[in-house]
Amino acid sequence: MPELPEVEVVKKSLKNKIIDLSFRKVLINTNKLRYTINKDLNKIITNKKILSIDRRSKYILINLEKNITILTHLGMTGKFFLVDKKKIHSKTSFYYKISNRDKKHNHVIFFLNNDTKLIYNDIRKFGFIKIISTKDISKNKHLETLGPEPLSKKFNLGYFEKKASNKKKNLKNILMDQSFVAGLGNIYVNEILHLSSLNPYKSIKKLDIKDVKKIIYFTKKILKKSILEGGSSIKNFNNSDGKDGVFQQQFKVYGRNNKKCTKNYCKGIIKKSIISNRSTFYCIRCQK
DNA sequence: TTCTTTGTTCCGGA
DNA sequence: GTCCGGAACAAAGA
Repeated sequence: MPELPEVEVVKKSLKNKIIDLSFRKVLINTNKLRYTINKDLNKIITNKKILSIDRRSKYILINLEKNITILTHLGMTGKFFLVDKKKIHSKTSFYYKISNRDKKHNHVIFFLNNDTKLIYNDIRKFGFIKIISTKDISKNKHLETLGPEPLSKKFNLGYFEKKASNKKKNLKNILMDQSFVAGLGNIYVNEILHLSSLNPYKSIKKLDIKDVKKIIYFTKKILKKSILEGGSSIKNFNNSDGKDGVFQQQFKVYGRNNKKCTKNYCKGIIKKSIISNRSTFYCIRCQK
């Protein structure tokens, strides 16, 4: 599923391809996503130019002329495909196949004014597309409660101590808390705690400064690394037209139930448990 | 049939 | 009153 690095890569890819273009029309095949799509979407964005594209947490914001912003979230299985009509030469061509992949889940098709179309495909329909007013972004209910971006300077030792030290939560839950730090999903929280050699059940109150420094360091490190790898995997794919933004990652702990710990010096076993309804993987030996 | 996934909301207990 | 964790919900596929 798309995690923060994938969303960042999708944002960058869209930025390179669709800025300064305008929408010619929008076709809604299915309006029942996480939220019902505004039935006037076509009317609202047709002939509007795309000015800029931002990411906040795992949300993508496409800012248009006239104070219009498309706020979108990919949920679990959302993807954007950018399909260039000029490159589809035959039904056996790569671009044709891409544009017809999982076609029944192509819920929204945005036609752009350069003969390309941006397809929103979402198997599980947990994502959404909303229209909001650009000037009200900071007041939006999805965005206003979010904590700092994990890659920003605001997410630092001082912030962690100030915001978390009086809480009773365990480590896993505080890192999953979107109002504490925005955009870390289940997979990355598992990976960060493994890299930090810290147990997901450990109470925040029992952390020392060294632990907190490790968490912050590894959070930034793994996100940056994944963004770079995602960027290069798209590059190696030789186009961003068909790339769905979800790239195969090498996870060190997530999904490795009953397998050996991936750290060279550790011969522990990775165990799976459930914390707040989310699958949690950790090494019973090195994560203390 | 059951399990999985995310973000959000609701609820009961501390 | 507030904080916390667990349950439920949406959809579809394995």
